[in-house]
Amino acid sequence: MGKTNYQNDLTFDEKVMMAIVRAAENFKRTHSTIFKKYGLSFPQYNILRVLESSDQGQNKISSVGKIMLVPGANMTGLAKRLERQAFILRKPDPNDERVTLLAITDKGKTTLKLIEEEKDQAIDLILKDFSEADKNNLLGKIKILIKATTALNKEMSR
Amino acid sequence: MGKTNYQNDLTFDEKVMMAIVRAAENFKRTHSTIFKKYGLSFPQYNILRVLESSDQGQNKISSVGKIMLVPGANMTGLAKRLERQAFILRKPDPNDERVTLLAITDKGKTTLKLIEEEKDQAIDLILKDFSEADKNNLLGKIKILIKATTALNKEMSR
DNA sequence: AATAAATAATCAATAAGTTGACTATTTATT
DNA sequence: AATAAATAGTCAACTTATTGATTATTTATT
Repeated sequence: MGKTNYQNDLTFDEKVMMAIVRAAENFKRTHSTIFKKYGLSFPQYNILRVLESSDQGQNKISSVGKIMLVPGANMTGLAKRLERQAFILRKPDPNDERVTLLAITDKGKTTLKLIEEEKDQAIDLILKDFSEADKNNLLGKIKILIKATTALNKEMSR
Repeated sequence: MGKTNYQNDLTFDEKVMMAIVRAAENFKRTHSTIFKKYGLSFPQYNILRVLESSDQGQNKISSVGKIMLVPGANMTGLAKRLERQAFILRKPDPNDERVTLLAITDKGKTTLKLIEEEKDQAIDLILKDFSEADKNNLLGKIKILIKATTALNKEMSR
């Protein structure tokens, strides 16, 4: 135990929220470590997952951003880096010249398959002490938090 | 409901973890919006909180990084920007010439006070549907996740 | 005392996230 | 048809995050 000369004086409610933040960041770190071995970052991996599950393996850059809650200006660079490594293709939408479509490549699909097992094992380890009921209960609580924070964020941006 | 042509096919366990990530990111956004009005980002605010709770309102840059799980290389820039805005001071440790001490200024303390109420109100709103028992239960579960992910991250970095 | 190892911090390079400004289309309104 | 408004994407500037290399100092080992 290193002496840090630090006295935690968060309120209890603050502790709950900060614990969630810490758990999320730890989890992202866990997954990032796995993804990095295959040349992908956490958000890059998630873009591939969205495209894989999209109709014909492709989707509008703005739709992907909406699903992932990533602002458009950020999507531009993410998509460019993914294309540079040939995980995706970028192509214009013939029906709407404003649109850029992103399409997952074979390399992208193969990489997702390679990652799958290791990623699922990590999640298993993380949740090994939770019963199905525990997880259902936890997910329910978290969903309430997502709803509340989403509403609050929308309100504050007005 | 915008049609996204996207079919969610996460496993249930993955859904639990991704929900936690989303809740955390929403919460960080909520707080960032508040902090920004006072010239602070989310990590900058947290550095001030750590210093405020530290002995004599000061601490080693590396200790603050350890508490916040921020790598040292990142702390350097964060501290410099906080100093530029006069929220903290940087000074050498006379006992160990390797060390840089960070100390919260009066401006820093005052700013924390100004933020406090608004921040607590936001947390109240977010957790308003949770009883004390709910929160205790949730915190307990999250702590298990923190423990599991911390252990896994340590193991993977070897 | 000299050397090796650990610790503290910084810098450089790259990726990611945010905001605001800007261009080019498409859709809605007059 | 002309104009206004909404949508899609990019760019620029700045902050944050991560990794690896480097320097300086302190502590441990021989």
